[in-house]
This record gives sequence, structure tokens and C-alpha cells, in this order.
Amino acid sequence: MTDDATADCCAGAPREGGRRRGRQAEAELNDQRVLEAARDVFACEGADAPVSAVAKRAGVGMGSLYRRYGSKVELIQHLCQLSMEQAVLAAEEALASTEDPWAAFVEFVHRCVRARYGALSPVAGTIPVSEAMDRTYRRSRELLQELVQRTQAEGGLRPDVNTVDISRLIELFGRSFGSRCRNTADEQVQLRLLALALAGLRVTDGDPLPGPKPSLEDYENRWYLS
Amino acid sequence: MTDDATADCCAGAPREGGRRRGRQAEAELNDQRVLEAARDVFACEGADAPVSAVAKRAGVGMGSLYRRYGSKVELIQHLCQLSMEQAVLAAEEALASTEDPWAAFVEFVHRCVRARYGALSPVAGTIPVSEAMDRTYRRSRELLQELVQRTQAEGGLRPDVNTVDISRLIELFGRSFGSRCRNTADEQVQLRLLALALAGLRVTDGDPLPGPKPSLEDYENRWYLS
DNA sequence: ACGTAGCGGAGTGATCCGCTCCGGTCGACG
DNA sequence: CGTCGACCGGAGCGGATCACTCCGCTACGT
Repeated sequence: MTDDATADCCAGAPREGGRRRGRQAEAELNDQRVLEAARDVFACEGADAPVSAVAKRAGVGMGSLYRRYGSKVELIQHLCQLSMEQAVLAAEEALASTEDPWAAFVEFVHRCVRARYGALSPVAGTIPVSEAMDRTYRRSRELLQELVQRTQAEGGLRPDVNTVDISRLIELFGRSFGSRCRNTADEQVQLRLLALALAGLRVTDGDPLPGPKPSLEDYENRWYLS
Repeated sequence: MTDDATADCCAGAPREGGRRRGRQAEAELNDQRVLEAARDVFACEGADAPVSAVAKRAGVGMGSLYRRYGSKVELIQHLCQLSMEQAVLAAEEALASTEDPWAAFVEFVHRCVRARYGALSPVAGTIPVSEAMDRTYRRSRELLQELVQRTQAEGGLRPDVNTVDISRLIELFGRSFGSRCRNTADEQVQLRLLALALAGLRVTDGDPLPGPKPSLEDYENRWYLS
């Protein structure tokens, strides 16, 4: 497997993408492969998937994986961090497009779901929260707040929903998106259900949502308690 | 723990609920307790939760549990069976009430979600399907088909959804309902999201759902392939 | 008062998983 | 072209966990 990579990027001429060459190029490539594989594996099989599965999917030995990440927890933390950064980016871009607020909002949700934001939410409370994660989360929270308010004011988002509602919605679909590594037919159904929920987010003439608006505190505490 | 049970049902006067008395009454009670505990534990922690957790939650020894169910798989199969029977019952009652088809449909979905129908769907493909399961599933499928058609004809259910869509919706919320054994605040959020999706099921003037209607075959094959 | 049905839970063997460590490989450099 | 060492893959280790068994005990029924 690495043979391919070696043949592709090391033995031949310098690659346009990588800065370094030879062995170091392979190392850099492996970095990406590990990250991608980890996202897939953990999103599909849950955070208790064996690390060896990640290594195998990345086409990389255990040694190479553990040289980059000191432990499984560290790897997962890094994954969470990346997820949240993606969400931040998506939110920023949604806020930047002022043309159709509702469409921008929908696009934001879709991007979060597809980036599997929240696919790792089941690990909440089982790994420590790094400072980087905390910082990025805080930023994403602010942006989401802003986005929700704007969409409620100008985009037709029903006023009785919360940032927590939206977060949970994204997590719900982000978690099950591609869950259990099923075929793509599964993903299509999930997208249909997501479309259903999004349609429901627009309706305001129906019944109001049951219960009180969920509290931000409860939402966040999942990550800290036990 | 069993001391309580003994004091309650065995040492005292005959209980009105149970047919038998004394030791046999405790046995019968334990039966129920095991079932209930198993449903909770597996729904919350996933099907790979240890059997000992079920026993502990039921307040019952491992011996008592294994006398009733020869193996963990057998227990899970029984649980699936019960879930589906509940769904069948809910569907029958929904079809029986002819007054407000939409309300009956909503009630049906809620009952299924609350009964955690589909909480065990992640085990699909990991345990053999008993004939009883197969039979009950087939019956539930027929009833759901009928219910969906009626609600589409008379209840305002949008026409571009499928029985599979509905099943997956129920599974989605049934699985995450109470997932990870969180507090009840979590359940309230889930109910809000469910209400959102149900609202979306009613809208017909918005965009149509993306993709083709999901195929029943794909849906069912999850239980048989690998 | 005794036999025994039914109980709880410690123990067991096997599996699995995170992580380490080492022999091999191949680019880098003189 | 020879040597060196950075980096690689993956076998193996130690410990944790889990499904399941087995046995001593309790207390009901007679």
C-alpha cells in the first residue's frame, strides 16, 4: 500500500502539492491519510473502534500512527477540533452571504452534517476537553448564535427554536450520517429526513414546539460531567 | 435489592397481579424486571453493553438472567420481538381511531419512539433474525403501509414520503431517545426535534424531498447481509 | 423440620485493544 | 556507490473486559 505512495510521490519527480520530497513527503501524506481514515472510522463505527482499524484504513502501520499522536485520546481530540473548525468556517461563510439568509442557513446545516460535525458527540464526557477545543467551540457558539438570530429575523426560521435545538439537530443527523458504514442509499434517506426537519424549521403556523427551550448549560455540561 | 422484592411479594399476602405466589412470583417478577432493564440498558448504551449491566440494573443475579435466556443474543432477539409487537399494537390502534387521521398518525410515531422501537436497529446484521421476528416485522410492515396510505389520503401527510422514510424517522429518534442515558432534558430536546420533523411531514408547498423514494429492499437487507 | 427450587455473584477462559518495540527499507548525503 | 539513519509496518505484550458457568445459600412449600 505504501509502495503505491512511494512510487507516486517519492521515487518520481517532485510533486506539485507537497513542499518536501522523498521520505518526508510520504510522512506528510500519511498525516492526511491517518486523519481522513480516523474521521471515517470513528464516524462509522463509533469512538470505540480500535485504533488498528484506523491504521489499516489509512494504509499505515501502528508505529506511524502513534508517532504522530501520542494516544488514541489525542487523536480523537484532534478530530473534534477539526470538526469544529469546519463548523466555524461554514458559519462564517454563511454569515458572509447576505443574499438569501434561509438558503445560507440550510447550506450551513448541510455542511455541518456532511462534515460529520457531532459524529463524535457520543464521546462527550469520555475524553478531556483540550483548551483548543474549548476555544474553537466558544467561537462556533458565538457564530451559530449570530446565524440563528439573523435567520430568524430575515430568513423565516421559526422563532421558537434555539441554538441548542440547531446544534442537536446537526448532531443528530451528523451522527447517523453514514452510521454503521452502510451503503449510500442510507445516506440518501438521511438527507430526506434532514430535509423534512428543515422544512419543519420553517413552519410557524403549526403547533409550537413542546417543552421549554433547551438550556445551553445542559448542552455543554455533557462534555464535562463524568 | 431482591430482599425488597422478597419482602414485597413473597413473605406478605398474595399479590393481586401475579397468578403464582412465593418463589414463583419472584421469578415472574424478575422476568419483567430483566426485560425492562435490558431494554433500558441496551437502548442507552448500545447492544454491546455487558450483560452484567442488565443484571445489575434488574437487581438480579447473572444466574437468574441466564436461566431465562440461554445467551445474550437470545435476549436481544426477544427484545426486538417485543419492540415490534409494540409497534404492531400502536399501528392497530392508530388505524382503529378514524376521527383525526393525522393525530392518530402522530400518536403512532410518538408511541414507537417512546417504546424505543429501533433503539436496537444498530444490531441489524449482527444477530440472526428469528422466525418470530420475521413474522412480526412482516405484519408491522403491512400495518404501517396501510397507515401511511390512509394518512396521505385523509390526514395531510405529504405524498412524497415512503413507509421506509417513516420507519427510518422512527428509528432515528427511537435510537437517540435517551441515548447515552442522559438526563431528561435531553429527551425534551429530542421531542422538540421530533416535533420539527413531524411538522415537516405535513408541509407540501415547500421543496420536494431530495432523491428517490428509498427502497424497501435496501431497508430490509440490513438485517441479513453480514 | 427438611428437601429443593431458585437465587446471587465470584470465577474462568477467551477475546480484544491500546500501545511498544524492533527488524527492515529506502531516501539523503558524502 | 557506500553508508547511515529516519521512518516505516506490524507482531506481540500486558491488561482490561465480557459472556457465560458453577456453586453455596436462602427461604418457600409441605
